[in-house]
Amino acid sequence: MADHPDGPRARARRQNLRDLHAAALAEIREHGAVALSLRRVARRMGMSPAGLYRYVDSREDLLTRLITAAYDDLADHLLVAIGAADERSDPEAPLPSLPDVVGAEGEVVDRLRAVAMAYRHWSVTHPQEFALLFGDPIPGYAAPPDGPTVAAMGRVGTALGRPLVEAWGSGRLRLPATWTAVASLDGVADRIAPLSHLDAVDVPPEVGIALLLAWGRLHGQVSLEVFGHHTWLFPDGCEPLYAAEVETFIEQLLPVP
Amino acid sequence: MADHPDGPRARARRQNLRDLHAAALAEIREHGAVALSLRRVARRMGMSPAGLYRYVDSREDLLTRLITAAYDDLADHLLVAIGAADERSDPEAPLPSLPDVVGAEGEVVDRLRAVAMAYRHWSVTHPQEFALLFGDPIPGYAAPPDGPTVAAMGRVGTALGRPLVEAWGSGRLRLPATWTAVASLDGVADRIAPLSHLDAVDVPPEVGIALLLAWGRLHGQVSLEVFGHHTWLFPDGCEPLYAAEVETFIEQLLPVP
DNA sequence: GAGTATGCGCGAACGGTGTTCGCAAATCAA
DNA sequence: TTGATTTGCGAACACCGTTCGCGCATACTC
Repeated sequence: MADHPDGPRARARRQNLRDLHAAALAEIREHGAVALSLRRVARRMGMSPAGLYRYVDSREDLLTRLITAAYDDLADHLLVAIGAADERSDPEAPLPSLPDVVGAEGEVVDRLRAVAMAYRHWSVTHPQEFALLFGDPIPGYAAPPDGPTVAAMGRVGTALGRPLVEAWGSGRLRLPATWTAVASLDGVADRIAPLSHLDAVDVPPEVGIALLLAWGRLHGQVSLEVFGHHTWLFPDGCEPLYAAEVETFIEQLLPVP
Repeated sequence: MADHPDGPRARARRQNLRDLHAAALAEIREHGAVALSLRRVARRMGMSPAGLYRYVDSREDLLTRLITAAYDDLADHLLVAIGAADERSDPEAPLPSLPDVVGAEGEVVDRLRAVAMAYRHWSVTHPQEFALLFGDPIPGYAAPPDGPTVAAMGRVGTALGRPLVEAWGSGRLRLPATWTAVASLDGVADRIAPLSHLDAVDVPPEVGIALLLAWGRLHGQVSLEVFGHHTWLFPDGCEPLYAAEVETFIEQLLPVP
């Protein structure tokens, strides 16, 4: 029989699981996700290695939980930058400190710029978590399509896409002909259906395509920077480079009215 | 004293090192780079684990060699796609089979499209090597700025940038104002100096900026695809999506004459 | 309250890993 | 042929993820 959900037993268990997550996150920030060691996590929280298995099925299971949490954290950052700090997965969590550049409340352009800058900001300030999300997939691990990680990643996509949906709603989104052409390819409209109710708004498939391409543009710059492929050129960070990309990106999608 | 460089001793050593590379590459293709095991490599080539250390300093050293080789292989693919099959790092190696789309010999636009498509083609056909190059960096490992890996990565950059340099040379490269603005920021021109003699041609810093941004655009789409973040949307590959991005990218940089 | 089932934490163990060390055989330079 | 050097290997060490079985504290049933 299961314990009473409010009994001291269940409460201790929840606390231990929180401690485990915190310890594992600290380990990842120190040694990287690929080097996560269950034994070190156990030592850090004063437990025996075997004891962890009362809370976690395996190392892979722990990583899956951390991936989900990281996705949620990233999505929260994006929502805060847009100005939709409510709607976060855990509204009780402390608000992240964002650089002054982001977090605007004016035009759609500002929100688009804000979410783009926030995507880089979270990534460069959480490089190990970024690697956990977007680096090598865990060797033989494939995210179950209906699993928690894809759902959490969906929240990131929704946050990223929100300014795009807003711009489309007000008729200010300019979509290149080549993109709409992709949306009308055989089967693409069907497969992209999950992106059709972005943000609880029905949206044509080419807006979903736009989201994917926009994501890729931001992601490419950030990925090269976080993984150190530009440090020899920009030892102090690639923010100017990234900002330039964001501006041309905005000019292309949102022509000045 | 060192052996005679042509004696049977040195010849056997070279052959063993080649075998080691081949075995390690096969292991990476089967199990992924993060799971590379020296003991498995040793078993595969019928050697004892300790014996490998006569040829390689450590697991990290072996990975560095494989990274360099993979960069070279990618650069070769790009050069072949552009049509500059000479100039490869090992002209004796067999030519890669490229899809019909790439490998054009007409306008600059064709070469730009070809190299862009080839970047994705190599990546999706060599996913584990792509992860080796662009996934999580080896924990605690930082590529020495004058090491072999950055030199090999420079070859990739040169190949990618060649159509851009060519377009700039013929005055057909249109650079957004925001990019040239980045190039004139404090210190950027200095830091980007290594990119100034791209392809043995002296080139203004904004062309180097253009190369970095172009690389990022291509890389983002490819990275999301190869690491499986789009499989739930495009289980058969994201080539149409990528092609659309490449076309808008070309339209932006090379306006029709 | 007594008896029992369940959850929890741990020590020990198994097979795997990267790496080091010392020894023996093979090969080279003289 | 002699002496120096290179090569390969077996054994060992410390670490890893994971499993098993044992006590023990808690929770539920009567």
